Order: sequence, then C-alpha cells, then structure tokens
Amino acid sequence: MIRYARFVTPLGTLFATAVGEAITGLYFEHGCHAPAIDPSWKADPGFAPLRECAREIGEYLEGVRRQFDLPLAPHGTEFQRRVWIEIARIPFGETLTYGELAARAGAPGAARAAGAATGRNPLSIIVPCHRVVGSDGSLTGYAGGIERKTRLLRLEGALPRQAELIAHGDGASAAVARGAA
Amino acid sequence: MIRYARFVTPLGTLFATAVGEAITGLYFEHGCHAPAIDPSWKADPGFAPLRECAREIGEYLEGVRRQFDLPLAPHGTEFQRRVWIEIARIPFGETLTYGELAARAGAPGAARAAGAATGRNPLSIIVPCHRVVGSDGSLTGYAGGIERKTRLLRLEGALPRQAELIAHGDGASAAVARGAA
DNA sequence: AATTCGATGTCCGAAAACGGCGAGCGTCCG
DNA sequence: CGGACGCTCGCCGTTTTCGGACATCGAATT
Repeated sequence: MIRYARFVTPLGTLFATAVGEAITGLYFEHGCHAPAIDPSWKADPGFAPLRECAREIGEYLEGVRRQFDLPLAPHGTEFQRRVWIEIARIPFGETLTYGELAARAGAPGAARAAGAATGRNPLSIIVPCHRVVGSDGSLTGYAGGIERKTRLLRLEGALPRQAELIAHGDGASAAVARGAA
Repeated sequence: MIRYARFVTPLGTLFATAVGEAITGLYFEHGCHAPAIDPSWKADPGFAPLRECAREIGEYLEGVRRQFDLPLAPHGTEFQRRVWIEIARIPFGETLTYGELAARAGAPGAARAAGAATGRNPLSIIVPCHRVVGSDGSLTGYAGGIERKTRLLRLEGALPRQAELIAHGDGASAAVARGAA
C-alpha cells in the first residue's frame, strides 16, 4: 500500500510517497517525470516517515540543513540505482559533470545514459540531482524546471555570482559559469 | 507474500500457490507455462487453503469428486479471466471447442486468442481447461502435456473408447474422435 | 478434398528511437 | 592567431514499437 503527503514550499508544491516505513518518491507536482497522484494511494500526512520527510525538506530549504536522514527505497534498474547512489555522495555545495558521474557509477563513457538516469531520479532534492551539470558548467536540465535547479544551487552557494544574475538570460549562462570557475 | 506447497499425484508432481487465503495457482511441475518455484516464496504445506486444495485434487483424481470448492484468485488480463470463467462452467465429463469458448467469453471469432488464454490458465484441473478441444475433437495441446489431458478426460469418461486406444498413435486421433462423435 | 487466408488477444524477442552528454571540427570574428 | 560558437557525430541504458508466434476455425479458393 502506498501512502503520500503533499506539502507546499517556497519552491512549489511537492509530494512524497512511502511504502512501508521508507520514502520511495519525492516529486515536484506536475514535474516532468513525476507520476500523477493515484486514487489507489492513501493520503496520510500524519504518517511519521512522511512528516519527517517534510520537516527535513523544510529545514533544507531554510538553509538550516545540509543533508538528510531518512529511510529510502527508490525503485529503479540496477544502473539507475548505482547512478543515484553516486549522486547522493556529492557533497552539499559542490557539483559534478554527467561524464564524471557515469565513470563513478562504473560506466565510463556512458555520460548520456547517466543523464537519462539522473532525469529519472524519483527522490528530488534528497538525492541531489541538481548538483549534476554539463561538462561546460551549463545546467542542461531538471525535472522541476531549470529555474528550480538554479535556485537550489544558489541556496547551496554553488553558483558563481554572475551566473546567478544572467542565468535566465539569452543562453550565455554556460559561458559565464565556465569563465568564473 | 506467496505461500506454496508441492504434492505428488498419480499424474505427476503438482504445486499450488496462495496469496492471502486464496489459491492463485496450481501447476504441473516443470509444465509448459508453469513458473519456477521462487526462493522468495514460502513453503507452507500446512497452510489451510493449500491443504484443502491438495485434498480436493486428491479426491478428484480418485474419482470421488466432480467439482471444487476453493477460494480462487487467479491473476490475468480481463479477457483471460472471462475465458477462464467460461471454462470453469463446463460440466464434468463434457467438452467445448475453442471457438465456442471464445463466443461464450464475448469474443466470437477469437478462437485462437481463446486458445492462447486457455494455455495461460494458472489453475490446472481446478479450472478444467482439459475440457477444451479443437472443433474436430482433437486434443491440440495442454500445459502438462497431451498425455495428461487424455488421462483427465478418460477419468471423466469424456473420451470415446477408440480415441482412448489410439490417442497416442500416429496423429490419426482427430479423425477417430470425430468419427466416433 | 486440400489449401489459403483473415480475425483475435497476449506474450516475447529484436530493433529502433530517445534522452538532463561530450568531444571534435570548422567557421567567423576580433 | 586565438577564442567563442555552432554543428555533427558517437556514446549507452532505457523505453517504445513492431513483427511473429501461439492449445483456432470457418469461408473462400483452387
């Protein structure tokens, strides 16, 4: 049986799913690969793991928390899980390229596949896929929209100042990001 | 959680699976579409529904029982379930053609599809798919092997004498069966 | 009388398409 | 000359699509 809870944040509405005691998903509502909330799921905002999840996310967005302590059980292929594990190892405030991520996951050369796997990450924010960027520093994509990726990286102080200012400009952000690196 | 039990019969080894209180499968071991016994299943021969199932099958094979009284929960597509339900309605000792079966299941003309669905019947013997035969009376196929189909029909007195004798001959059985009908 | 053909639902394997990439060139401009 | 762009092409796991094969049968052709 799947339980879920929705909660509103400065970044938009999120919802988390749980199976047993573990969190299986955390999505931006209407996000790119986010599933629709299914009628067979049970809304249970009071369920301890879901409440704890909401609390930690809240603290993170307030800048008070830098890592999470939650029981997780994401569902995916073997390769995807390896990629997600490596993403989870990226420290707060740092970034990694898709190519390097692929190599760490044991598949050097599979940068593109790593990108696809990153996009399917079911645990937004908790598994910090926003810390993965292109080899030239560009923010290629994000399930919740590039703008949210920008804001999360800014929150972590991982964006050079100029990139912040121009991020939503005419596409010059990549160049600026590299220039400032 | 899936429980199962194996039991030996004059027809060979069978195994049954149960989810909750209901029987979900009854297979000839190593049969055609039979799943392999999975390590995650729990052997539980003492579990009441499984024991009851073994008992009724035993009685049936001894010729003492003509129908079953078990809680069933087979898993399949909508079409498959409709087909299985119609199969279950065929009385002891009678047979039905694939074409007529398809019509009864609400899909006239889908004789071939009905055959495929029959082959996927997870509840051997209980859902008496051995009572389904070709339009010319031939015993086309059976998950547990044609020979077992023959023996089940013989047990039910549904086979003409000659067919019995020649059933395993050179392929002339179909003609004989028709001739005797 | 023997053969061909079409209709039908499901499963399975193969093949193609599809991405949150990245490196290599060629071009174009200071 | 040197650097910034833009384009193309190879890379690779996953997803989707597609084509057969089946526990058939009746009608229409040879």
